[in-house]
Amino acid sequence: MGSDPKRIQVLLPLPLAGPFDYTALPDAPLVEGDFVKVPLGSRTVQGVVWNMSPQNSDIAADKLKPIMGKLDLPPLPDSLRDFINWVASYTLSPAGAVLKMAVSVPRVFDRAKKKTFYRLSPDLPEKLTAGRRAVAAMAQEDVPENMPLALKTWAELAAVGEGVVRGMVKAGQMIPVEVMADEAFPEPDADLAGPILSPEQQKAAQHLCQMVSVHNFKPVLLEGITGSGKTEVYFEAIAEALQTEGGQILVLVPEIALTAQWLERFEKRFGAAPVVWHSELTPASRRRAWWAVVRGQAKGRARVVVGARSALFLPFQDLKLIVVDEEHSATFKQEDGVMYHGRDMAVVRAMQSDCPVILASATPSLETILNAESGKYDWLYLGERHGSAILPQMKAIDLRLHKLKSGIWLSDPLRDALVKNFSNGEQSLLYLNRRGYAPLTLCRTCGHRMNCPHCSAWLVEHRKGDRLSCHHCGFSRAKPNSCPECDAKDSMTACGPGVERVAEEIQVLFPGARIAVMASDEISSPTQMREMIASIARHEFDIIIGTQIVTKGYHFPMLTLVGVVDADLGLGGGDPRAAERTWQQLEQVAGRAGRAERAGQVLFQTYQPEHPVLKALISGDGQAFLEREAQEREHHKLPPFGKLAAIIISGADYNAVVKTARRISAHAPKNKNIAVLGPVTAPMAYLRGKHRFRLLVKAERQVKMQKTMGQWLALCQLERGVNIQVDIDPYSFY
DNA sequence: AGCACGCCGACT
DNA sequence: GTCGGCGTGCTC
Repeated sequence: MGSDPKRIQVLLPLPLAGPFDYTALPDAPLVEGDFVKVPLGSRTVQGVVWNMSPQNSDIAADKLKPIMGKLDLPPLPDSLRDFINWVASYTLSPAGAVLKMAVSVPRVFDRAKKKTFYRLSPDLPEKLTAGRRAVAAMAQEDVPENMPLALKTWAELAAVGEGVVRGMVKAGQMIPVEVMADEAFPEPDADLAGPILSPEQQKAAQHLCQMVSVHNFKPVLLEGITGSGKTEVYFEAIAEALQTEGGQILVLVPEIALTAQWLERFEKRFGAAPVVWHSELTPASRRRAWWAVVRGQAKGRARVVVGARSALFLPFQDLKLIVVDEEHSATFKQEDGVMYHGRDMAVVRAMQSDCPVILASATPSLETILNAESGKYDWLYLGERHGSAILPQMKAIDLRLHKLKSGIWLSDPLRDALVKNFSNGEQSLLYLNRRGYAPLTLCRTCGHRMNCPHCSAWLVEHRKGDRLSCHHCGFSRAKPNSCPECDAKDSMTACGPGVERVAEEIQVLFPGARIAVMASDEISSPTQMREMIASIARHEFDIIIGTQIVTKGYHFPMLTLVGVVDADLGLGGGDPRAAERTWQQLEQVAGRAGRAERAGQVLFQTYQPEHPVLKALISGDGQAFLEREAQEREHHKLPPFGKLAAIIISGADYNAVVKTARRISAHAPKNKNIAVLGPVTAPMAYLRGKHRFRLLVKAERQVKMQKTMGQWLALCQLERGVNIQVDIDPYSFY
């Protein structure tokens, strides 16, 4: 036996099958999780030590290259490495692709610019000048833990000139320390007085605090109707978790760009802002946040992080609590790259961190409700509306009886209600989940429809710049004057309404009204959102027309009428989950209406008032609706009563895609517990220049989906240029 | 993912 | 003859 150099496995943030083997660094000892630089082909890449003692590796020893060096970063915590492995095997993605989400922080490997800070020397001479004594006293009494500070800071604190401190440095009385320039985030203060909670809230808060202090894994559904004060309740759990030294709390929200109100409430409660994490942070603030989260010592560590689903992959050292706010939201499902559901992965992360996870929503997802009913999750319910006790009055407007004139999107009853509300000086909201002016442009002469050249989707007209844009790939072109197909002049017509078009109609109907359009096209930053919300709260607008961004947990204190322009939108397609989704969305919109002194009114324009979703909304019996949905799913053995996965086959060459799809289908496991449906064209049959086909895999609950599919797909040869992607628990299923 | 390598057409 | 287009395949 020769004494081979030590073999170490390094995971690279690339979509490669697994970790790569390297030989150890001769001198510097490494630990698992260490960041290292390694050669890969002709380049050097950064990776993470994944396995210090690999058991079986079929890579020949003479192929191994040596690790080039260790980066000056704290190692990736074990819990995060476990989580990455788990997510990779669950989603059937290469671990490197998952690692990439955890370390694809631009410039995270760069250290912040180093600055020289100073701290007091332990041995000082007996005699010091008055100025130097002031500095020494400050260091010994008021600055915690011998913390190094900038020269300027010392001078300011001790109220002496900078020269005094400089003199001390020269005399060896202050010792220079190289410190990263990034400032620590201010620490939230759990001891600030919280709001006064109702008995109902208090009971729920106590339950949550108890769970946090026990510090075991346990999911809990915190269900509370709009306005019942869920946030205040879980803030108490956060306060409890903050009591532990260095303990960290993660709050997942569907869209961080839209949480301005939430941030304000947090700051009011805890006296400091949380650390915010989302994909649009500048590289510098990402690095600062990432570092604050990973900090090994409890001091200076980020305590509360609020972020989008990618925050799950932050290197927490000591998670004490995870909160998933608006847990029903579709935004938690990542639909490209590594396909995962943020809510479900949050539960796994909590399990691996042995901490509780709170799933909060006014309209919980069916999955979560079923888990709560079966006792797998604890279930807390808040049924009292804070402030205004009166629930809004809900009514359907049957558009078959109240026909719309062409080019008009508001029926007489809805218009009358708006007129009445406006003349009473009250505020109204019109909800239409459609951005832009019109979802379709067609030629009146030949019927040609304006499609996206890269996707099977219509181009949406936007009034800004008179353009047609694709909402799937970002393609955009000027609105043509003549038909690109038949050349007819002035023949292009806008079909159907978007929020901009409804705004136009309102403008004509209410020339004196102050109108606001709320859509992601207008509002993209928390600041803009905050301004808009504040402006609406000050009643600077009479009528607000909004897409689904108005459903994201905002409170409009002046609002008394909500009109849903098209309640049927989203009910088509035959996707069973579409009904649930529509119900959640409309229930959330409806919850915006009403305030203390005046009950709200909600009107749904619909062609199918007898649809279960509409009936559930109007009767207020969401319970019955969800039960029906659950039965439906059980009958069809859909999740959570059975397992489901989708395989998306995509590529630029149509024939190659079809051929591959057929081949995969032909190799399907012959097992009576597994049914393979398809291939059929995917919901987006053509997307970003790629044709897409889909297979659905339906299996009994006991089937090991990942193992089965992994083995199956490994046997399938892909045509050139064809990609396959597995979506475990796809969000929409036909 | 990114980079080299290679095989083809266009140009000084 | 060389420059450069990007299709293919490999990286421990």
